[in-house]
Amino acid sequence: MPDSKKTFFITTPIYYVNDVPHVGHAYTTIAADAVARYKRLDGYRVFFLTGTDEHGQKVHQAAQKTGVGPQQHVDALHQRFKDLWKRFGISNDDFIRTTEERHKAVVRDILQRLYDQGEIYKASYEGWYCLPDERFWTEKDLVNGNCPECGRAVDKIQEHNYFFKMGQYRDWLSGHIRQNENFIQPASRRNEVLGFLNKPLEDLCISRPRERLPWGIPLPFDDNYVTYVWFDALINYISVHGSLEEIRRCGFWPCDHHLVGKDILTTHAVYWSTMLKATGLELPKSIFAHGWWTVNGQKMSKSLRNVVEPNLLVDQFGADAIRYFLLREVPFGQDGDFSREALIGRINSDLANNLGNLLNRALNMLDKYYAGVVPAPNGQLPEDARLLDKASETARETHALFDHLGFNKILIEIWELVDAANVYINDMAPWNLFKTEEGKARLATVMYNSAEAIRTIAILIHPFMPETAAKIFRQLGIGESVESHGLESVRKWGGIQPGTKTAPGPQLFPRIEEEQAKKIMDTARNASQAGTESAPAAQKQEEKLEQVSIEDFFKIDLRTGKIVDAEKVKKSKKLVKLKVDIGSEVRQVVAGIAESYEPERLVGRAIVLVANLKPATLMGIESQGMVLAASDNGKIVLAGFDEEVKPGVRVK
RNA sequence: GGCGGUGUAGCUCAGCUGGUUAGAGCAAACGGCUCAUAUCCGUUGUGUCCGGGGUUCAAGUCCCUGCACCGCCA
Repeated sequence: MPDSKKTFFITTPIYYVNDVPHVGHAYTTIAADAVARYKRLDGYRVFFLTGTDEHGQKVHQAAQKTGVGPQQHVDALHQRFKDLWKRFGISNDDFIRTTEERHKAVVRDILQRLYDQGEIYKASYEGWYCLPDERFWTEKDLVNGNCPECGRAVDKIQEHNYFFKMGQYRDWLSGHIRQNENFIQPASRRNEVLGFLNKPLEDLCISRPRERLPWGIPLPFDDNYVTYVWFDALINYISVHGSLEEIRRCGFWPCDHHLVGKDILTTHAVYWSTMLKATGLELPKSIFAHGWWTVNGQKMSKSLRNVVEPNLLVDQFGADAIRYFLLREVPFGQDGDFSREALIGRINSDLANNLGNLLNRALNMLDKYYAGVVPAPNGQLPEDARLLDKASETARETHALFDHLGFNKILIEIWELVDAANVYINDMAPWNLFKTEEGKARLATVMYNSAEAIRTIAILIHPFMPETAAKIFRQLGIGESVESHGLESVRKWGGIQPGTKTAPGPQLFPRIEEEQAKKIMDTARNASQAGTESAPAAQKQEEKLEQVSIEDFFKIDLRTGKIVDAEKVKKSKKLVKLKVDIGSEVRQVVAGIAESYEPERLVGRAIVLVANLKPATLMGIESQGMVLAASDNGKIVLAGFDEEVKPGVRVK
């Protein structure tokens, strides 16, 4: 049972609002989510934090270009991350933004304290300044003596700035890393940081003159400067808990895991550690630097037009398949290659063939032999014990692996249990047992064990595929949530109650056949072309329409609906024929969304229907309404709801 | 240039402190079952373990060296 004393704190980096969310952001966040969910299953009080980094030069410039204030700009942009996390089923407990007052207050407090303690001093700094770019460069940055970014001439200017006495902590930090095996992970990165600390460590410039960069947190002791973004941003990990006193009391510091990309390891391992040391706070227990994703073997970049857009991935494959793939394909900490081919391979073999089919065959036999009611087991044979042992072994071994964030190994372990369940059914051959009287006595045990194995698997995969785990519970007919069963219930056999009435549903993961795979690739290619050609899409002018009165608006009858059937319209690239349940009736609707949605994915989905639109005939098929969706550069995203709503409800 | 890492079946990779016939998944071939989504189960490989040298009774596993690729720093 939950022990309220056990606490667990895990973070992702706060993402820079000016970046478009890509698969790399999703990777870190999904990994953190998996750990958070697992710890909750295990009875921990969990605090899972993500957020956005909203200060700095680029934000300021981007805001200027769009002609809005920086605050307005980040208010709009941070939402992209929030929305994406919702789509991926991310269970973060808070979302921090560096422009929030609660954050700025702690940054100011820390700066003032360090200043008072003499940890911060003012010094002059000489460097090369590119006026048009408004950027400072060091001597070594320059290319042929010119700005490395624009190639124009630079001026040597002297500037006064504030510095944090980071250098003095070098030996201490190096010692701390040496003494704490798990502080920097994986080991290869740990060595790199130690190597970095072998050389002299310089003090850290933590300010920017306001005249050069007005968008930041003003230094509390000198209003002419704002805080350097990294010094500002890192503090999010504690400012979320409140004042320094509250941070010490809250039970969530020190942090258990900071997950970061390998590109920002030094800032975390060195800047953040010394900042905490100077502030008098404990260091995090672990900073884990994970690897990067290439795409079809190439580095992901805007110019190559191969940036993987996570929203499109969710449209095409569903959140759980992506979550599974990212954490299964590659050991956390190593680089991996993303390709839709590999993803489809995983979906078809691991998810569809092994897991999906396991549920399917078991439910089918329960239906056939027991009218869908889980029978009571009687007795246990050695071959049953083998399955039971495998289940408890899986629970035990995956538990140990979570401490080291060995996601791919955990999933391999769980899939050994999936295989074991398939082998069990195969060897026990219920279809033969059903034929004889003595066989039938045995059949009950076999079917019970099969159902229980699947229940166990559902709980174990919940951290990785929460939606799928819930679906399995629902289809097994278990009324309670996966979370309420918890990890405790997989440590002993027998969590599913005899008498449970199953509720078979659609396939968990339909196989993606070749023809369909081809379409998925084409759509992805088109989307990435379109996406980059109009790179500043976010700033594109919205077409303005005339104002309408509320009466005009109410003339439109918008209704919630549920898609009960979907098939592609032959000879059409864009059209899908839908059957939409709107409560009172089922409408046939033709929608132009086929390029962004596979028909199989649409069934069961909640939508908004314009219910009183005059019927029209498209490609010879009558369409009785219109489905609401956003269309952005050819990418279509259906409107939906935060929570489940029954069909036929008026939307306004 | 300095430090570190990697190189094992067609592909992706496991192989801890050296020990007998070098493994897994995917792909391929064959066989079995029929509850299931042409699914599931079983069987099958010709691998110069990057090249060369060395230590050892014994090396994919340790040492030296060469080559290729990668990371961090400069």
